[in-house]
Amino acid sequence: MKEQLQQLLIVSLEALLAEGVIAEIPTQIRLDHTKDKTHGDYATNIALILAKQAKCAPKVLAEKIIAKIGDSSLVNKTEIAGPGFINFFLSEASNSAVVTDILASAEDYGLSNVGEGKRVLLEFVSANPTGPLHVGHGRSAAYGATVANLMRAVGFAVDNEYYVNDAGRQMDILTVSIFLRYLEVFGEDLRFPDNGYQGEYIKDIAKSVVAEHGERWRKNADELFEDICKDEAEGGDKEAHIDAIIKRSKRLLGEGYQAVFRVGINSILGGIKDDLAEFGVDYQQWFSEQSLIDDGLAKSTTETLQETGHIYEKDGALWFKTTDYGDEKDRVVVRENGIHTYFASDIAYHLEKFDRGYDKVINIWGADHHGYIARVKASIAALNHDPEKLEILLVQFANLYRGGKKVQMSTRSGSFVTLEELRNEVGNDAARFFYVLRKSEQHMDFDLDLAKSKTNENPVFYIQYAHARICSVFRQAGEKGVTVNSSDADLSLLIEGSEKALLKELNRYKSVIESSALQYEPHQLAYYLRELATNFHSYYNACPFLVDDDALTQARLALIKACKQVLVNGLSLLGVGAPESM
RNA sequence: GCGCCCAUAGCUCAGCUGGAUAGAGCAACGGCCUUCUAAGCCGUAGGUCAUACGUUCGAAUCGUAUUGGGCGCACCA
Repeated sequence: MKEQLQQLLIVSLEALLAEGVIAEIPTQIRLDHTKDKTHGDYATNIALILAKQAKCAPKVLAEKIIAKIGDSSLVNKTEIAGPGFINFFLSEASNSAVVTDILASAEDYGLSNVGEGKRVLLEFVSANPTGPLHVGHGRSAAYGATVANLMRAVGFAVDNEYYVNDAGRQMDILTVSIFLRYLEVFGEDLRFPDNGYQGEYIKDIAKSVVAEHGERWRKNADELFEDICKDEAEGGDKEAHIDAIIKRSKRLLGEGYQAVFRVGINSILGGIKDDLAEFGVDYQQWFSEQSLIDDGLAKSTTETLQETGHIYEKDGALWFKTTDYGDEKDRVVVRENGIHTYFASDIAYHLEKFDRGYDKVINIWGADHHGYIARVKASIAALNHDPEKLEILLVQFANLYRGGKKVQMSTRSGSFVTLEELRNEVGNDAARFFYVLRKSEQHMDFDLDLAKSKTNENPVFYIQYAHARICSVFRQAGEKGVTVNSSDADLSLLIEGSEKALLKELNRYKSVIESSALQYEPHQLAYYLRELATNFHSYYNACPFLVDDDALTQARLALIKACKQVLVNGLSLLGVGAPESM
């Protein structure tokens, strides 16, 4: 519809161009759905834009444009309004045609190919496998999964990927934390390090180690802690303390160290995978950081940077000169102790991503990582790739509110609300919807009470209720013996104000999908669905659907059937269910 | 101190990349169920778009400054 109108405009502008009235035709002609129905169905500001170069008043130019458009079966009426907007009033037939389109395409309605099959790598969540996902990760998960759905809907070939940080010191700390809890199971008396992972889940994993390996790796705590330097709370250095325990544990355990680590990583990563799967968040790839080291890619990437002169040595460490590419300061890639930093493997990871031949690489990060963008882009440029191909989307934190009060959370003490707890408390549908209801770069307050409420005003249920109501109408129709025959419905009978409003809303769906997808803004779709539901509920209250006049009944049923289809399609992109009864 | 993000109704937020009288949802107030689910609908009230300049036909939107909040500035990840 919009495309056809745009075409009419272009033809008109080309004629004016030939006459020399205007100098050129803009590449983009804005044609908007109007907010106010007195402004017609679509409006364009083209005359305002071109007025200056045409050297005439916007209103005069608008008249010339309209004159060249002439008659079309699409348009009932055009008018010039305000400073020079051109408003289009569509004919009834062109407005109701959307119902036929929707019913014909069914679950495929809204799909398009603006993405032209371009391959996109979308990396999101990628939380360290040191514990369960918490509510902050939940927002990234819901956002990423929805962006992926939207991009697929408009024709991109998207791969979802989770980068697993299964290498490095954090993994050692995890292993040792489990090992110490394991020893405690056997009654070993020890002091748990300040810097260890304090959460209860570590104790559960320790029990799994017992279940799997029995007493095989039991060691004497006194032997383990003998001559170990003091921990922070005892006046020492917590980092040195836990490093010493790591070293000692490796020596005492030998191959057992790997065994404990395996149980830990499998348990935690398995938990994360289950959690995300239950949340409706699917991944095509789980990319292991350790694999970059095992394949030698981390090392060879650093060597490449060294050969090309991007790396220098200072204070015994290797520094990457990221300032050459606009970073604030240079960054260490290999530490004085010979161990590479997280950044080093991240460079290799991004190089590997580019080598896989994607047209677009997108990372979704927590907003606290924004300072990291410059150095990653620098490394891409230094390795002769185009940093513009990497897009980084930032997701702000979510604060939880319960009973009007902020829920305090701290990762350190292990007192955080997990994603699983949130899902169990409010349900997957409400969680998915609430997470994407806010623009991702906005801080968001997640009201647990509102998300849970099934009796109060809750946007998720409001939309689902619209769907359930439609389903109920069709059940009633069946009971009354009405044979639904939507393909033959006479849509010209839809002339009530609430019907026109609903038709207009349905006409918006395609552009909402496209806009949400291209701008990575799922909230646009969430808002749209609520507005669509509002239009339906108004219609429901204004007009009975099952009336004595069969032709009118068929027309109205066709309309709400189309509405139901769009609700289902939209909710499904958000990962939210559409229950048939509530 | 430097950098990034943010500031819109009492609360939570939209505002389609500069357009028409700034919109929703909660909360408040007043109506609507013998009729397809009242988890709904209709109406009323609520605003100096943080502040001040600037850019132009036109600014919540763009620029500069100020104020107030969040985050980041490791040989951690």
